[in-house]
Amino acid sequence: MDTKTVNLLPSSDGRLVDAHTIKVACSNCNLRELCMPVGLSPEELARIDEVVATRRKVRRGGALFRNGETFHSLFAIRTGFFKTCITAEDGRDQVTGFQMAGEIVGLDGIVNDRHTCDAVALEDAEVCVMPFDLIGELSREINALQHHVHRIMSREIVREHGVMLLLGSMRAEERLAAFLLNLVQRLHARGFSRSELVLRMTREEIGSYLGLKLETVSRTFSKFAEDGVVEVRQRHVRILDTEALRRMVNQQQGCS
Amino acid sequence: MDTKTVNLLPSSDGRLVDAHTIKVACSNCNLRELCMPVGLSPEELARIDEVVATRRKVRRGGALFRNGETFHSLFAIRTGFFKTCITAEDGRDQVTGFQMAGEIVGLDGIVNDRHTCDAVALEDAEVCVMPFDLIGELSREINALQHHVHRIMSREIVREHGVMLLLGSMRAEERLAAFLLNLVQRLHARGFSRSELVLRMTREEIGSYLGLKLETVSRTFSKFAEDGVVEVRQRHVRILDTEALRRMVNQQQGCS
DNA sequence: CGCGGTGTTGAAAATTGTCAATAATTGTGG
DNA sequence: CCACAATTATTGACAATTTTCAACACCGCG
Repeated sequence: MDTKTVNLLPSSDGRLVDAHTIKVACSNCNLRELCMPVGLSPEELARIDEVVATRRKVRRGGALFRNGETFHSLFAIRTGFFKTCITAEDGRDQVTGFQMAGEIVGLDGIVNDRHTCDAVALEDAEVCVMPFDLIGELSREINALQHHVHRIMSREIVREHGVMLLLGSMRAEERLAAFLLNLVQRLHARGFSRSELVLRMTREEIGSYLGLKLETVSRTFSKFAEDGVVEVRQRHVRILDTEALRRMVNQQQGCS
Repeated sequence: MDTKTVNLLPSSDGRLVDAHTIKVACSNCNLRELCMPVGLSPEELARIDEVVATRRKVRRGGALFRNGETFHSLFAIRTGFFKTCITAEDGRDQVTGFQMAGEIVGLDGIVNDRHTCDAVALEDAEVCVMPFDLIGELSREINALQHHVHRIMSREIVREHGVMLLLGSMRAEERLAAFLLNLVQRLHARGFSRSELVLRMTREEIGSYLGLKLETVSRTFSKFAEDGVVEVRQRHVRILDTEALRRMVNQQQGCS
């Protein structure tokens, strides 16, 4: 995390910022449709540009924030791939999500002004730093922004409901199928293939997210490959039969 | 759900409301510390009283809202006990939470203006109806309210992270121990006993929440009782050894 | 008093986890 | 650029946990 090159400079509002952070503008960002509310006026967009003042780079393996750190900002991912994970007192930990470009991390920190999970980059990444007090100020003036913030948080709640369903009631094959479909769908929304993907995370991290041991994840991949549903070469996955995966997820199990 | 007695009347702002709804005031509500931000001025409190204009009663077994219904309001529980649950396409469903007095339900509906889960009363209940557009308006003017809304949503996200940890990495005994400790802690915060509680939900609902079958829940209760950790008579539970439960939750399993 | 919903318990089956060995891949330092 | 170490992934055999199926008990209520 080349700390030797870090160089603290006063920013426009007097705070010290890492010299690696870069002045940016949402108004011409190609991820705008993912991060921003739609239908903003040029003036509103310009004001939001002021909120998203800086970017920050995170090296693969590095943390954007860690459990216990004080919360200041939400982060919009520009490039790269993150996992968020919580750690119980006894040391076992749980991956609570994987985030990619256009997605927001840091919402967990709002409630107690302290982050309650780690956000770790699974590949070199860059994020837009959005100081939360500025978001608050601005969303008092821009209705669409206020609603957007609410929607982002609500979306995260709904996403987690889906994970609870997965963890609470699906078996290994269904979980992995749901996981792959979700990943490929989000990647496709970002212009990537509908059927091919490169996993940015290890089997162990997938397992942690899905509530399975890494061996079970590996075995399940192998089973999918045997069945001709996917082609797996390490982290490269090609989905050969999307419908089969869909059927697995919606599979009736028993008659409950 | 005695629909025959329902009687639509124009409310102060012209909307039609169920005659069962009652004009209320937060300013003198004894649950205020649970629902409301602290440190409000009398004027601010008065303004909030306008937002929380009505109450609604829900009979045991009745739904406060259902998946698919359009979202208008958040609800603060005044009395009673709810479960929220989502239903997958294939019919299996997952209890995503149990809510009691002072807690807020409906956050899932914000993102798409449509509820994505059911909120069902497990005992006769009464809720305060908080129209979300009014919350938005008012939180633009009252800083503390804006932050409060953000905190409520963030708290829900963090709570769900905890459930993910539970579902993803705990065994049956640990799950049930964590569940009991959580319930009794929340009840105690509301003035109830630290060691005695009455479960408002069936074994099946507990199981759905904890990702276990009802038989496993029942067996685990029996095991706790054998071990002298709790005393169980149907839905009446007395915790005899809180520390033992705590140790179960923090139990190191294996050496991962 | 009986009925439906709820809860308990047993035995067998299914799923997943554990442990261990090995292979493949990636990163690192010479 | 290669070789070695460390990490990651695969696979097998066996163990542990949970589910399934079934029988029965309990409780509240009409």
